[in-house]
Amino acid sequence: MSNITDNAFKSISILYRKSHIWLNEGCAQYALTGAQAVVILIVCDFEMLTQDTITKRLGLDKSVIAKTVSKLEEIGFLVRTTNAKDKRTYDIRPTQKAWDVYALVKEQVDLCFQRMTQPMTDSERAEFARLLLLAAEGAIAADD
Amino acid sequence: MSNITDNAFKSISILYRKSHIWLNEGCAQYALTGAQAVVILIVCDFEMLTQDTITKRLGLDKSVIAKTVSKLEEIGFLVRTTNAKDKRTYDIRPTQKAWDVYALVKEQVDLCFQRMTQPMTDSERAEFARLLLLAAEGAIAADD
DNA sequence: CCAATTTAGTGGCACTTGCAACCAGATATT
DNA sequence: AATATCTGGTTGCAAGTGCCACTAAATTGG
Repeated sequence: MSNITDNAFKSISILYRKSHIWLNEGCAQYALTGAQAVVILIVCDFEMLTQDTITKRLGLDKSVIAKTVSKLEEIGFLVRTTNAKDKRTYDIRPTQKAWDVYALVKEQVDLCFQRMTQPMTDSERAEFARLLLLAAEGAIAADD
Repeated sequence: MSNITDNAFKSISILYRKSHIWLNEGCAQYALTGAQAVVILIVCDFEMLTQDTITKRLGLDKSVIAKTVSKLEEIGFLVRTTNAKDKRTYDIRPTQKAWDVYALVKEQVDLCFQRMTQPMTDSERAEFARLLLLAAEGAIAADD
């Protein structure tokens, strides 16, 4: 009964949901949802990319990114222009409005991670971050 | 740019979503969704509990549990009886049908964790599980 | 004992996500 | 060059979740 992996699985769910609640709260002051905030971060980090790149980086379904990106364009955080070389794809770039919130949003994400790992020592936190990255890369690679 | 905590946050999201996709796939053969499977596990572990206990254990909103539990009752995995001492609450107990899938479902959850931590050594996996538990307990305690 | 507060559970709405079907443009095969 | 296949993106639908407002029962304070 109640073995370790069972609980580890539940823990991932709990951490995901709680951290997203916190991020939503933290981003509400910028009129952004957590899901939108994450996309803004990645678009600012790359400065110019396609929806497909975002999809692969975040491990989300392409339809989800399509919806979030068009919403963010609508509310003025991104611009999409048809790529000249491949007319199927968009070049997505941040607007000034995105750059204005970039650092603030990143801070909210960091705060969520601090809060999530609040019972940990600094070295545990670092190890936790390392293992999370390792697992996530594996999970993305796993489904080809 | 692209700092560690930022990526750790994204990693949690990726792991959550991928693991739930895997669990859904693994539980489909028992005509259960991943969300239902997790509730069956906890109800079998406790043998008898209230919706409120499930809510607290899983860190989910009480309305979510209400919906999942009534669905599971409808399809015959649980029974709810009004508690004699406190007429607001239900006593929730697993049926034979739940016990029949219990071990199989637990195995699916374990498989998901193995798959999720596939790039890790055994000691990394154990440490990862420990840190996940620690963080999740903190996250549940954090919002009082 | 009665009023106020707390607690367990429900129902409605909105957001996020995944999946499947689809379309249009690009690439490969012949 | 024509056809087939692949790829990036869109749309509609369904499930999971969170929040809010609500009800009914229990508990607390006068």
